[in-house]
Amino acid sequence: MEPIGVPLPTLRRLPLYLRLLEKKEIAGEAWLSSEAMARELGFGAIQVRKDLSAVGALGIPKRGFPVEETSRLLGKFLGADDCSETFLVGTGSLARAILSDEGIGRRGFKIVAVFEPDPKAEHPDDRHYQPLERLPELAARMGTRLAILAPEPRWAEEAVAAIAGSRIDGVFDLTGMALSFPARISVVRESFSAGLSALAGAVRSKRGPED
Amino acid sequence: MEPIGVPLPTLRRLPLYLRLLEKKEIAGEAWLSSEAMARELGFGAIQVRKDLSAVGALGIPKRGFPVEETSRLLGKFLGADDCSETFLVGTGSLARAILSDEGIGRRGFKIVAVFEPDPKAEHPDDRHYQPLERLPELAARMGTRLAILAPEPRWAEEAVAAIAGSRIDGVFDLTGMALSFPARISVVRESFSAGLSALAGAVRSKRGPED
DNA sequence: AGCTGTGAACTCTTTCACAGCA
DNA sequence: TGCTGTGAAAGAGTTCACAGCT
Repeated sequence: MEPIGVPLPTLRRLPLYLRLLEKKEIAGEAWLSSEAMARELGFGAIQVRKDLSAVGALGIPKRGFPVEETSRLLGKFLGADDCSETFLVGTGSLARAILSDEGIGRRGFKIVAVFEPDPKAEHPDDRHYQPLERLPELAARMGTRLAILAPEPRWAEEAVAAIAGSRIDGVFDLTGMALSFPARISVVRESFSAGLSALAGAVRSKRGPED
Repeated sequence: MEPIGVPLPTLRRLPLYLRLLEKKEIAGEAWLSSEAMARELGFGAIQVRKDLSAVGALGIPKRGFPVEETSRLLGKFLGADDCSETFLVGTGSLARAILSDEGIGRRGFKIVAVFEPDPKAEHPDDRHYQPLERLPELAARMGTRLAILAPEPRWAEEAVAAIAGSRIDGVFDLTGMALSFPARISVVRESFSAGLSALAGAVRSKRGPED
């Protein structure tokens, strides 16, 4: 029931339930059992029920979870909150991939400004980039608290400095670098190479210690 | 000492230690204490020691960890194994961001083939794309076991089918969609929107339940 | 003194077992 | 009978406390 105290691992799984529910909604299905979800996503049915109950989703015995209602509930939980406006730092290929990602908007997040740390960079397309040094000022004026960090590696430190000196208190760090943030800021780090390393490790241990 | 049985959370942190050690190596520093690493990365010193000891890194009291040696050890652990050749499925902006990511190569992974699921797609640049249906055959011939999934959303299901019918046994799924893989395959999922949701949750709980 | 290495305590997450509703 | 909801057990991962090396 409480949106507060949802375990972080659960939080990372919730978007997947939502995606699945949306798919079933489009397919016109009205009910979906935790077991069916578990089968499709590849984890346990009890875990699905625990995760859903953590956000207050309620199922009905013998039928399962109401697709439409649960989908709306999850969507509201994941998207609509005061954290949804975010900055993007960087204009390289990673940043462009983020800008063209459909999922971000669908989850209620909105990229409200893009910052280019390199003052000499060209601005080829029509999008308006902000210089990095305006970040603190704009964060204060717009009330923005989240930032996605995806600059060219050589500008990473400067980007961190700009963020550290602003009211931003949550950073999604996609650089894969070893950057130091003030303790005040929550950081979620993700990177292609780290993900691949984790995958290689998972494959190794799944095949079993021998082999 | 044992590369086997390294906890998954540890596995996800290891690339960061490596990055930090490489940075210090370039800066010419010979020793680095767990406390210094902890401060820079924003987590506890004991955790750093446990993580490093999980891969057999050895520190020396009063001095810390030998930067060069530890860096080499970690690099070897994270990169050099039989899983390092991977396929990439997709040619959109996300796929291009992956291809231009420097970290992947530095960690010992190599993208050995790129697959385009859409038979009607154009192949504008000089890179050679494979049609999706050749994936199983090429996987068998090249001995490839890992695949990165980053196709346009509407081709995701077909991509999964092609992978399921191949010898691939590890998938790094970047679609953010609710896809079903056979149990044989290890899956690591990551997506911009899921990461942002997790971040928003982390910020919320850090600020405390009240507020 | 300064910093590592590690068994033990603790906390968080997952899984189990079973009670209960439709 | 089929599937949910949940307290309790089990399993992971993290943190503590302290022994030990230099």
